[in-house]
Amino acid sequence: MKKGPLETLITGVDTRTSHSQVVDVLGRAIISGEFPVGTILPGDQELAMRFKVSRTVLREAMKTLAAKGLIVPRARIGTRVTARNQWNLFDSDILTWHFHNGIDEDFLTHISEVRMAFEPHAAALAAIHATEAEISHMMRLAVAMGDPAHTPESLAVADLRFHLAVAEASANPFMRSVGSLIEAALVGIFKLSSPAADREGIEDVSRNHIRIVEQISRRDEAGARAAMEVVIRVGRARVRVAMDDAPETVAG
Amino acid sequence: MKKGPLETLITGVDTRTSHSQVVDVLGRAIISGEFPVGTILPGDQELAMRFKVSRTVLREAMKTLAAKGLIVPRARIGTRVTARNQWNLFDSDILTWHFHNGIDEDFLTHISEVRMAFEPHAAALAAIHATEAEISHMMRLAVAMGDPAHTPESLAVADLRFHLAVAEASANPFMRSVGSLIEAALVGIFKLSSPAADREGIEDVSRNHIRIVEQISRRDEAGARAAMEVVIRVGRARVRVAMDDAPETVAG
DNA sequence: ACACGCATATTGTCATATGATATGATTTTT
DNA sequence: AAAAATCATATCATATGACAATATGCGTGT
Repeated sequence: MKKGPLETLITGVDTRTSHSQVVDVLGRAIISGEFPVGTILPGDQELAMRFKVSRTVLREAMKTLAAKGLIVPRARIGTRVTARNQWNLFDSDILTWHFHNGIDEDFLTHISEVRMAFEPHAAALAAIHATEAEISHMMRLAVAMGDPAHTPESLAVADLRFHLAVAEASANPFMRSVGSLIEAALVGIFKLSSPAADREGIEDVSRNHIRIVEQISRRDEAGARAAMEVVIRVGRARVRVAMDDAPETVAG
Repeated sequence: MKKGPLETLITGVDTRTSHSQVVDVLGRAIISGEFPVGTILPGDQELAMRFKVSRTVLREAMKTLAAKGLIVPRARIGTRVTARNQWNLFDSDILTWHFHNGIDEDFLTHISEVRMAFEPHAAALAAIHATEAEISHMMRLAVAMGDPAHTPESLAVADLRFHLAVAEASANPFMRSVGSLIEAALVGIFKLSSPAADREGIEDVSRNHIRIVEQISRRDEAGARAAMEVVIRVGRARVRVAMDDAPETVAG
């Protein structure tokens, strides 16, 4: 599978080094349940042999996965796959690996719920804290989303940029950390169906985003919150429709 | 500084292995700005010498930090400290390291904002999805918070357990991932001032939490959301008061 | 001035050996 | 016979030394 720019942007995985390759394969295997939760995975030596890398590289890969909360090593016992609720779901690698198994409607719904909790709040904070420069920047991004020449991919990128700008303008560093989540949601939605399919869709999306900036510019917290809620609701609705049309999972 | 049970529970740091010690020291050094953002840190060999560990251990520690987004290694260039907005702030280690520098009011405020965005939503979801067993469990935890024998520390633990239970009952795995954030907030508040100081405070806290469970039990989404908002607001207010009383930062 | 290539420094990878630790079987003690 | 202590063993943890890959920047030649 060839990687497009968006996917490269989103995964950001350096596939050059053998370290990151091992991390990638192992991570996906764990997320997919190939190594089920609670089980002990094979010992260092066997895995090193299986991946055709040295034990050093294998162990560094394990440390990477352990840092993300996927596994816990214990001497003499082995390395155990931890319970799902200990995984750091806000880690962008973990999110990416989730989508490599295929798009799961439940998962997208959960992400939408989180966005619904987060982003309206971020918009409200932006209405308080955004500088004039940030506001005009956001406005430019929102307007740029209306370019009828957008491909589905370029639109997804523009969409992402806008939401990250809002998070930035909220002046709360945690909001910005949710960026990886937004990316995951957008790439998920993008793969299912894009509003760039028809010109009307593009105009709609752009208009809705511009409204957010307008409310922020008016320093209207409640208005900004409401405008952001609309945008997320629309995205979620598009997921629902797409899943109903094509209920079979789409390969990642 | 001797570690109490709460701190041990929260940090969860295994200080036994030299690997985790290096991770800990290096992580704190980066967070505190001892190695400023954008700078290159010393090479493998020098750091290995400085920490008196082998290059193997040092490199595994680096991979751990890299997995959390703190650093990015590049061949021939060195290992660079990444921009703050690339750090995964939802990682419990990173949160812990933040507090080791001393309690920063801004930081606690930001966390409160995130909780305000998240937990009311989680409570609303719990009102939809919680099983009867989960509801009675939450109720037991809320009632247990009213025990007048609570020390500040045991109260903080009980508080934490309750909020995690709500997150669990929301049936959204992302909500549960915010647990580390809640922990950080509670330990921060706990260090500043505890409602366990007076019996009236304990009763208040317990009553407010019981109200959340009541709303969830009635399947009242809006009510659950509102009740949770009250609890978080109270916690935030306590931080504000404590900071005003003792504006100097408290050593972590 | 420009392009090319090489020296160099740093991370990346490898192979092997030894230490630490927890499990389960075995032996000793009561 | 039961309980406690001991030992063998498997696994992760750490150490060491070497080589490979890579990117920078200088220097050389055109």
